[in-house]
Amino acid sequence: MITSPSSLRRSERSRRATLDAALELCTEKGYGRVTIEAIAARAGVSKKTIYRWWPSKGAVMLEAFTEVFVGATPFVDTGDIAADLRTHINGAVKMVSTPPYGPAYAGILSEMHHDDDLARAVLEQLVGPRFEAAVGRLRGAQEQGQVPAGADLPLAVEMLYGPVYYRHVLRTPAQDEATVAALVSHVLRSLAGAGDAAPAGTPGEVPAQGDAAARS
Amino acid sequence: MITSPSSLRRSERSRRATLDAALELCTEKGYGRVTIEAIAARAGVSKKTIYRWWPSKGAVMLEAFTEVFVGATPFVDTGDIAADLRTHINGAVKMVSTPPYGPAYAGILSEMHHDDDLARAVLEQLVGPRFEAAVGRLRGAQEQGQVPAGADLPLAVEMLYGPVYYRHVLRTPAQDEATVAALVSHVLRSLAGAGDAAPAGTPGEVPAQGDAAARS
Amino acid sequence: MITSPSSLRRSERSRRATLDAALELCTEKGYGRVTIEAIAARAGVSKKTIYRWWPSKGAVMLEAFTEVFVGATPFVDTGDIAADLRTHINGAVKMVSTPPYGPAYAGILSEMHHDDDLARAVLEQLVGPRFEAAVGRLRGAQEQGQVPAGADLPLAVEMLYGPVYYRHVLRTPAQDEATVAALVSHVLRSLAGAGDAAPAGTPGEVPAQGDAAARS
Amino acid sequence: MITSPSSLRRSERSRRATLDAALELCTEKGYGRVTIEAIAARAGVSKKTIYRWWPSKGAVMLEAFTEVFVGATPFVDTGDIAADLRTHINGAVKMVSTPPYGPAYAGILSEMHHDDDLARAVLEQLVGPRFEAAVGRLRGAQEQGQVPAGADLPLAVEMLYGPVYYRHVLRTPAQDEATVAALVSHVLRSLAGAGDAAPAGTPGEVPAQGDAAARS
DNA sequence: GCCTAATCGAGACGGTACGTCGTGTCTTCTG
DNA sequence: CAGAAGACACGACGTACCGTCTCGATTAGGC
Repeated sequence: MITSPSSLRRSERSRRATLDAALELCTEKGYGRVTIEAIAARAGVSKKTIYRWWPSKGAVMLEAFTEVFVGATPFVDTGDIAADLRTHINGAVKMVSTPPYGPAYAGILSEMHHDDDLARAVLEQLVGPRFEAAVGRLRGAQEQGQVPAGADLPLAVEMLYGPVYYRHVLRTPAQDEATVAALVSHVLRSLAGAGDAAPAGTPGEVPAQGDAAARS
Repeated sequence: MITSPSSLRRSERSRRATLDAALELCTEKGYGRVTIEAIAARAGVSKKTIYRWWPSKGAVMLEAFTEVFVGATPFVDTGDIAADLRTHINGAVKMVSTPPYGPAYAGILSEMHHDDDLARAVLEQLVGPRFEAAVGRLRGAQEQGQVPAGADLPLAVEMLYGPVYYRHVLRTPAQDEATVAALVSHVLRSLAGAGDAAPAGTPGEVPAQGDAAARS
Repeated sequence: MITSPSSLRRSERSRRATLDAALELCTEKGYGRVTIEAIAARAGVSKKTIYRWWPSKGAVMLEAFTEVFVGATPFVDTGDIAADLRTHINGAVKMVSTPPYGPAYAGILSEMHHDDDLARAVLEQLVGPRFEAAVGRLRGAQEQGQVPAGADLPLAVEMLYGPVYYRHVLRTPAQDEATVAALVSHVLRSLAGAGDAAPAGTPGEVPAQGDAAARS
Repeated sequence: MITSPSSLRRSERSRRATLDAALELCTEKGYGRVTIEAIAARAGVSKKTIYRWWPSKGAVMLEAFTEVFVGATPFVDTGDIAADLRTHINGAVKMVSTPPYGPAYAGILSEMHHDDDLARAVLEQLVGPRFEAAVGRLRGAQEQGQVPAGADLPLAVEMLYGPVYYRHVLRTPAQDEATVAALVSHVLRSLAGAGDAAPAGTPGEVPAQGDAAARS
């Protein structure tokens, strides 16, 4: 992941033990009480080894989290955009409300605020690709006529993910499936007369790169 | 705020100096590098005094943040629901993208994940009241016929706030006014045929208290 | 004792409660864990009141200790110098090996090293008078012919008290009665040919005021 | 000394800097104002390192003191027991009346009263060996006929050291050489008819191990 | 199948901050 | 108006991790 010196001689055993120990400790004591010291002790690995391959605790956690997350929230195309969005959002919600992954992601989000490298890694490796994938799925639906032509797709994706993050960071109970269904249908409905607010032709850009350009 | 022993003998001078020092240090060094030690030194206050009145750094920050925040995001009723929502959300966005308040809130959200008391305090003192206020304003609009009768108001509020939190926690650039306008109009439009997903009569409950009850 | 502002309005109740609490705490937790805070709490007395009447913890302890000590080691004259010395030293040994008085005195000796006022008080109120009394008793014996004329009486007193202090400060078991008896008889015997080392006429001075003057 | 985990990887540089800083600070500010915090700062050593190798401030001081003390009070055998005892006692007196060693030892004696580990260390490492050495030297003199056969040697050593400790703990001026000479000659003379109080054959036991056994 | 260099475990090190405790001063309220 | 109650600034405590740094002892490739 963010590991700098890629080496053939690296011990896979140490890598695994470190990632496993990190998640175990996260389950047992909560993200805040996980320390590099504790991970090293639990994994039977030297602190130096951890620092050699990861720049911070957050980076260890991100690698451990990503390994699992990518498989847990697949993007399928069954032809029914509403169903596919529900499936995807439900996957994300479930992931984020299951220990140790929920607390782990919460911790990662925490550390992004004072760790620029971690922030970049999260956006590039985790959030960016999935955001684009979601926009891509919506564009496919657009081509099939399930979504109006001029719809602001990035905004739609933010309206879908937004409430999930909202509840997660505020430690409010995660959405149940009915709520996710309501959310998806509201978002799709909101795109109906989208031509008014966002004239046709706005691209499905990642919002991080600026909004003004995407609108008039 | 979360101050435990409310006392008449408390020194207002110490309280002010502490809160001011906390925000100053947050501006100068970033939330992560603010310590109780540093706040005490800067404020000319003893650590013991800080610990006497606040349980943690997060609690100090929350009090300092809340003091300013409540004044910065007023809820007015001009009769135009779209305009009022834009005003409110713009206020929140601006607050959250202005140092030291943005970093301070990010830090508070961080600490909520491993500090149950702080989490409770944030919800009770900050998020809860404003969420209810937003729902209340929407209900007013509902009575004036600007919003359909059966609309799921709490869901609407989450769709408004969600994207703001999404960008904030992911350190993505905050919304500009055009984006906020688009967001508000999408959300209002999504409520149009709301009768489908959320049958009439659902109350404007805070989602933290459960979704299932609010839906069939 | 070292109490500065002598006042008629002083509360005897507070004085008693303070001294009693000090000795109680000394028994229960040991001198080192006795604090002004704890004394105040135990005695139901305000810290300010303690600081008003005593300059330090050691001063409180000294007053409490002295109250008891003076009555416990009387100086009698039965006509038999050896028996009287044994009685006196045995009294001191017993006092110093009985809680809370032994630990209390040890603590007082400790604090003398960094508290000049306390050191002065101990010498003037406790040690000086008893040292002089011991020299006086020996001088009486000298006049009765039980001790040689030219004997160095202050030195003899130091040789008597010295081993008691030695064991006390080193926390070695206190002397039993047989050892005290041996000590006394050795010291008296050592005075026999005293004229050799210390020519006649050496006065019974407190050694604190200098040795050279007392010898040629 | 009392250093717990003996390690080959220990930094001698840190050890030296710590001991030196401790004595320097003792000279400059007095034992009572020396803190682990200050020693660490002065020595350029972390507090953790100090706590790793010594259990307390007293232990640091004891090691620093002992290093110097053993060299400063050698036990020689010139064949003249009186001269040798004078040499030894004079060395101890001088050591104990010279900053920073006098105050350091006073402080150590202080802390022995509430620190059992330190008390044990002082007896085992400092007092015990030197006490035995003194008894040994006297036994040598006994074999040469300079001291009577049945003399109570441990008692004699206590009568020698006792007055030194007495003056030291009471902060009374230390003995000058004439007084030491008088003391030595008195003690030797007191052993003359020793057969009375301590019948022949009593061994030269360290008094800490019990008195009654050494006498009838 | 050696050899040699990277990698490993272990853990000492200089630091920074933690949260607690005691000090001695002070202010406020009560009997 | 002395005294209890206790807030206050200060400073040290002993602990926990940080990230860096030696140390031998494996443990692979490349020869």
